[in-house]
Amino acid sequence: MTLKSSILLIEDEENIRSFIATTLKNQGYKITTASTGREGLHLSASLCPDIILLDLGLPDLDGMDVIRQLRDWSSTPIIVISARSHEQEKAKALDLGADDYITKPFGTVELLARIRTSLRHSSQLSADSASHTPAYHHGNLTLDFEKHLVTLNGEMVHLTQIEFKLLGLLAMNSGKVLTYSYIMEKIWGPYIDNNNQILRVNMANIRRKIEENPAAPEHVFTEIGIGYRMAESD
Amino acid sequence: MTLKSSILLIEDEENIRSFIATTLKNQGYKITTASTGREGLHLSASLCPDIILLDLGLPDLDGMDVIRQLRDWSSTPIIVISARSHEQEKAKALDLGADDYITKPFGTVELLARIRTSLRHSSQLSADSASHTPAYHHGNLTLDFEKHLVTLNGEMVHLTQIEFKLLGLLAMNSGKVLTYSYIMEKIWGPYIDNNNQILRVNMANIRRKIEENPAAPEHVFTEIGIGYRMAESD
DNA sequence: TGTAATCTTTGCAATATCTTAACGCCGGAA
DNA sequence: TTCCGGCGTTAAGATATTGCAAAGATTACA
Repeated sequence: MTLKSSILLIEDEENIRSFIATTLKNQGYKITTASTGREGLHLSASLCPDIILLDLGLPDLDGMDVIRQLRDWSSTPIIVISARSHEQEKAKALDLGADDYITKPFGTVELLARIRTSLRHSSQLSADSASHTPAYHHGNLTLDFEKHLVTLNGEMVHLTQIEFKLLGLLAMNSGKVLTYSYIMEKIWGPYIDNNNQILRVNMANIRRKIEENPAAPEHVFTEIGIGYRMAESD
Repeated sequence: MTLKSSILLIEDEENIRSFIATTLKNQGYKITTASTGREGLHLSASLCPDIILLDLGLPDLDGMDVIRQLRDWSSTPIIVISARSHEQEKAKALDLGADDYITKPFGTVELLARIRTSLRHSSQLSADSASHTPAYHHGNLTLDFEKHLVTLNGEMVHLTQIEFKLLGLLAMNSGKVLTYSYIMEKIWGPYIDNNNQILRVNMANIRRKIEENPAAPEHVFTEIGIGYRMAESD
């Protein structure tokens, strides 16, 4: 990026406009400002900026309309600026085609980060590293995901389907607390009521099978009020 | 950070103003001064300083109003300067969004330390949004937000739900004073009465669990009349 | 269709946590 | 010095959460 990106700022409040303009100029961006929606739309067309910063609270046009009109013909990234008191606008603005959202008050660091992110947005693809875990070991307990097998002191332990799913979920996230609601959704799906009885019963059954003393578990711990945590695999 | 940070000093007393300005210039900071609240607000917008030092006793505007107006649109760190005779102002200023306070008379060492802390704190916000903070470390204490786990000398420490929330809140804002009222609202919600009894009890319980000597804490400090401050993560 | 295994629900006891209240300590002010 | 306000500490009752056994419902399979 040898040439600095150009930015169009559409903002009616004097203080904020000058604050942002100065910040961005100091960073070497080429910046143009507009204080009304109409002016902003006009400048968008004539300048073709690399990115548009848009305050939703404009005097002449509704910010949502500005987004809609821009999106009719342009796909320039739009970062919306809005007051904290209007949080619900966020979803609507994003639905209309805004790319990001920043809430007043904000710091320069945050603003710059949003701009950089939007500018390089296209390049990044999340590379999912699906390195799969073959087994869990802890003390006398072994869990083989592939073979669907659990052993205690070398001897096979029989778990029911749900019990294996549950223990497996915990083992795959060993060391981390999984909340009751997360576990419930993963095992019983999103439509189950949030009554944990069934989870507690299954855990009691699992503990009876894998813990020497279920009252003082060595493998699966309860985090009261939160969920369960399995000892980290070694 | 090759460029030195810029600081805006809003202070009406000539002597103090020149003293601070000289001190900071010698440290290589780029410093601008304002002698009234209005001038300060105006310069904040046009200069975009990295940090603002604000004396609460200004001739034209109430210091609290200055904070309030700045916080409408900016989250630049504000360090409040206050006279010892107005102790109760400090908590109010912090609640309105100031980041730290310093009491007159103060030494240059203390001032510089506060400035460095605030600068570090604001630059961490950017790191947070990109790569989230997984852990807090300080001495023998570790707090892993993702795993919901606290260790002391490598051994797991059991905290209750409220205790973890409270310690986590302080850890995420380590180095910064959090007022009692702020903490109360964050943990117990806005409808709790402003009786800090319950907060004190919880803090005592936490200290019993994580401090070698709860009477001389190493991790969480009391700022009498204001709130608590946790040692900065290293 | 019958049987055994599994899954889910129910009710209660055991335990952990939260909250309130009372008291002691310390440092600053009178 | 004594008084007083703010904070830390402890203990105990109230509340919430969890473990467990056992009964009922469902499923799988011969």
